[in-house]
Amino acid sequence: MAGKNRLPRSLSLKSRVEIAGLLKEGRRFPGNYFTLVWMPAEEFKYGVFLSKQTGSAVERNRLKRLFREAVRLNRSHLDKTGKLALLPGKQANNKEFNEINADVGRMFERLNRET
RNA sequence: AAAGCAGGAGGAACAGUCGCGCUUUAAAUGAAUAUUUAAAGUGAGGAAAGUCCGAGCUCCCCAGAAUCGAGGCGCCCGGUAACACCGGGGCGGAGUGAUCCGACGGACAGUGCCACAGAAACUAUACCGCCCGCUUUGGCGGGUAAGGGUGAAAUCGUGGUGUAAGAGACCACGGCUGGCGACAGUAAUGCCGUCAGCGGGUAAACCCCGCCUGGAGCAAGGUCAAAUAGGGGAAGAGGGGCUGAUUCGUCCCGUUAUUAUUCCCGGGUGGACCGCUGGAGCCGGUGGGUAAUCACCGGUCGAGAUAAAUGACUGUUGGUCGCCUUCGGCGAUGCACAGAACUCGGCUUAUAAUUCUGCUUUCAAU
RNA sequence: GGCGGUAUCGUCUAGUGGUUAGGACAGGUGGUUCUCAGCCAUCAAGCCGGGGUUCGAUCCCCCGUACCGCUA
Repeated sequence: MAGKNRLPRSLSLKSRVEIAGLLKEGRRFPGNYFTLVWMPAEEFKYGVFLSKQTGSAVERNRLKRLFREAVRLNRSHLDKTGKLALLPGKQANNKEFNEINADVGRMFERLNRET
């Protein structure tokens, strides 16, 4: 169980080229609080991306942490491997963690069904 | 007690579980850089913010001495690595007061500007008025700047002498400016005496005087270096097939300044590493100083990310709000402003509850 | 992260300390027309916010806000 819920930094998307490709080519799934972009790949990789329009630095940091925590907890429910981008919208501001967590869980189940 | 002034503190705490970054150690894998796992340690602020000043550091021009230009600063003394910052003092202004505010050199170096109104806005002048003369009784000429009026600002104020009427024209008292001298003070300055004078304002208008400043910024700058394009230099006669295989043999292609091929130099994209955190550091004590702060002694190490680590959940306590209301209980709310990005010293701006110290005014009581 | 710049009616813009803050487009009203367009007349609407200097600030200075560039 210990190894199941880990989410080290090496799994986060870092390369500018990779990210641009994913956002351009990936399939989009709109959720309640965020948009999910999916592209099948050998290895699981994720990223949370926010623009300055979303809010102040504190709000952006908080959203990023909440979404990363949600990905960490729900990763075991995902059957497939691929690249994953989460684009939170303004409506996600000031939301409770369990609301975001539930939304991410729903989207992962939808991914399992539809791809 | 009420109202207020000044300076602070505070920036929820503890425990547990699951995670993330960094450091160290150990183990496994591996030729190695490393990767993975485990354990331990450690992990946002008083403003980390704005990027407004001052520095360190790096590169560039160059060798910062002077001049010119541009920009900044501007009462005095002290503090500091430095500052536009800080402390103390002076002067001016606001307030009953505690206290607060001040870009606070020069308008006699020169130039410009001062709308409207007003006679006149800066060197000349007179609208009403006052006085004298003349008069055709409508005014005209002259004198005057007291009074009225305009304006943000109008030639020092009051009283008198004087006069046709008046005026610093003269006198007394007072105010202001400048020079000189005495005293107090390191000084700014204050105060007294004396002499000269009393025609503005504006320098956050140009400017003058004194002082300071070379430019850019860690995405600075340096090291390594896949790939790709092209450049320079050197070597250079061979390369491929047939054969189990080397020599050999045979076939095809290329061949002497070239080309194929190889190597080196250079280049520097994706990327990696250094810069990268121990410093004008922090805490305590003693001493000097009104203070800012300095000296000495002792202790201490407290983030280092790079699509960028500090999060989630649970419980207890503390705030805050609401309800029941006697102690108290129940419920709600994760609870101000806000997130390190090379590092310091300041300034400015944003900040919820809560809370401490000193002082002022008014009222009341003793 | 660092370094610069801009802000004027709804939109695009003039405006070097005293302006009724000017113009164009858009908008409203009236007229012309059988009606619309066009034309004519006319109206409304603005200096990003807060301080300071000045008699007086869109303009000069300071602080903030928003937006836009440059830089590997």
